[in-house]
Amino acid sequence: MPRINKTQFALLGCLSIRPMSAYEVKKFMSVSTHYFWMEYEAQLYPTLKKLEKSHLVKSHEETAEKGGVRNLYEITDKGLDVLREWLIKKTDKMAYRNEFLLKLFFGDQIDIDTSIHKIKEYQDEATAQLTHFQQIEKEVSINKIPKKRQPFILATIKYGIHLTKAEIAWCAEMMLLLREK
Amino acid sequence: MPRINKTQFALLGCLSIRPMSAYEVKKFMSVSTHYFWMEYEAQLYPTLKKLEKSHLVKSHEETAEKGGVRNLYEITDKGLDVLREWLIKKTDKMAYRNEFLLKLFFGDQIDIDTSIHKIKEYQDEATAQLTHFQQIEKEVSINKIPKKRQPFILATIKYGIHLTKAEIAWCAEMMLLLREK
DNA sequence: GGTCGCATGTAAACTGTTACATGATTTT
DNA sequence: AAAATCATGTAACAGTTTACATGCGACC
Repeated sequence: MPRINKTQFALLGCLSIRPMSAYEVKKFMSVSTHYFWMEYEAQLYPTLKKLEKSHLVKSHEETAEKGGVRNLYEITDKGLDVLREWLIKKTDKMAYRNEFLLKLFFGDQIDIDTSIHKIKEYQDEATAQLTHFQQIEKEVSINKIPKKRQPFILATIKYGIHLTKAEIAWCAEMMLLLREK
Repeated sequence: MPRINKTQFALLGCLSIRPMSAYEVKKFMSVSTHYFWMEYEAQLYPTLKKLEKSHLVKSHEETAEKGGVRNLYEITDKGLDVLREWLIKKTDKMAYRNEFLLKLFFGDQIDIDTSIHKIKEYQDEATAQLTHFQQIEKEVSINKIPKKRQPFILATIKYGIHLTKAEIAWCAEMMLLLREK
């Protein structure tokens, strides 16, 4: 089984919301899907061209707000079909890698206070991120986001909140566990 | 800043526990670090050779239990230094990708009952995984694992337990949220 | 005049992943 | 005799990531 490229689906998904240029997709992702999905420009531009060749998107040039021209991409009916097919299909677990846990796993090689300190740092960062998520949650709940999309946006933010809270609690427990040694 | 290859550190870490062959490292990872770190054989063999060239590990041939010969790799003092340096260094957040969330984010493109059903499936899988983690937790608590390593092994398992419980709770909340629509 | 944001892209290097090849020994 | 396990590896490709090049218009 060959790997399938997910960048194309991420792109089709974004374009299903509204037509965007590559640059706009990048900006959109960096605010909306930043926590769970990011793409590099070096992937976006060629992938959009590939999608256009397969008639899943179409583009036309426009005069940009500033600067010269921009390529506005729009999803086609065929593109929507492909997107929906992917959305329905079962997602198989992606290989999850956590470098922080990998280091902790070999913690017997370093001073225990160093490990405890690293967990404290991790907890502080998680706490900051939680505050950030909760702020976004409030904004989404009162905003001008289309009602149809709102619960799905909220769901992804709530995922971040749940998981980050769990990380904070785990940090607290681990600091106790390592201290009592 | 160029990317640094983490496979080498994962390998050094494993070899800091005991000397192993590439094949053994692979097996060790698939039981011990499976949840948060995996490597492919096609990476392990060449990386071990690279590490040997840099004198971070050394190897000698042995007659294997079954089959012909095997290459047993051992970490050197220099290798331990490099490992510890990495262990102490601050870990910067790795790009986290969650395809399940990405699909959910575009949920307005498909039937809401399909989304709810997918969350239910996700919850069932998480529940099964939680049971699995809890079983391992019990085993680690009573086992013949060196006492020095035990809290670190436990920590990574407890991470899995905390995060998986959070996922299960999130699923329950999301099914309610989407149903009330 | 310099910096910032908009906008499009390429080159190069590296990593991750699948698939395959080979062969010995032990178990069924 | 076949299947499973031990064991080592390579080839080929797809995907990821960094770095760089270019140019316009607006703002300070």
